[in-house]
Amino acid sequence: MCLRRKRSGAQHRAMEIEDGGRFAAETTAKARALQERLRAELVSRGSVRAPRVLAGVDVAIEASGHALAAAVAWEVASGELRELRCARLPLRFPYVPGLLAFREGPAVLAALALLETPVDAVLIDGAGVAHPRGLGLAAHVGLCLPVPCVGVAKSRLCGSAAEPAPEPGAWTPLLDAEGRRMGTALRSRARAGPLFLSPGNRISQDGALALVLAALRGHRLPEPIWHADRLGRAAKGRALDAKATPSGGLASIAGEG
DNA sequence: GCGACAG
DNA sequence: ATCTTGTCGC
Repeated sequence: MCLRRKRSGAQHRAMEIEDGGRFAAETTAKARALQERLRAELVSRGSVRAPRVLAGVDVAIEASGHALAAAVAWEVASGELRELRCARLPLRFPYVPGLLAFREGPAVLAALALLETPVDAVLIDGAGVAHPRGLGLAAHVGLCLPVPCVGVAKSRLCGSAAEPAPEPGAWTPLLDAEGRRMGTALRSRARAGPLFLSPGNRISQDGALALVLAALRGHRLPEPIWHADRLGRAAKGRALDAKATPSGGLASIAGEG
């Protein structure tokens, strides 16, 4: 692969990202209350007609107590990476099921803000609206983005879904206690456990599923997230923007200092 | 009270 | 998520 690198001063950004204090909570009780309030801002409709470039984000946790978020811009037509970025932030919130956004959200936004490539939508490793209060990481982060966002989790946080058929592409609806659809259990790859995807913001259930299907390329995870996951591990514990190791495979690790 | 519980 | 060795399969 071949990557382009540039600038050292002010970072260009392909999209306006405003966290608006949406990730500031001192206690778990306040965090939950904030989620209840923010869920009203969600837009549950929309789709991406012909996605050209998609962003993928994943977060790795470092022993130093930092969150290392990796974001990539991936071109749908060619299946190639256009840009790779990493952001490292100190962790200031513990992992509590249902409150992941307060722990990883800031790092995710920081990494996305470093992308200079315009993207049509964002795929995030985590739950979207398939969450106890309807505001998983991808939905919460999605409130700060100008484009559609989808959450793709490797396991189920809540709700129930029938096991999808063995064939790749098979899916079943992920339902809440009242039988309303929250997301989709998707068999993205043969002999692999299903993915649990759900809309983040600015997209519908159908739109979210279509987007994920369009980003699958043989791996269990959609390609943008698969690459972000790999980049995160490669950069973990290392200086960002460091020169590549010949054997590492990556040309470099681009990110903020 | 007892389980379930993204990353 | 992270801690970790070998191992089965394409």
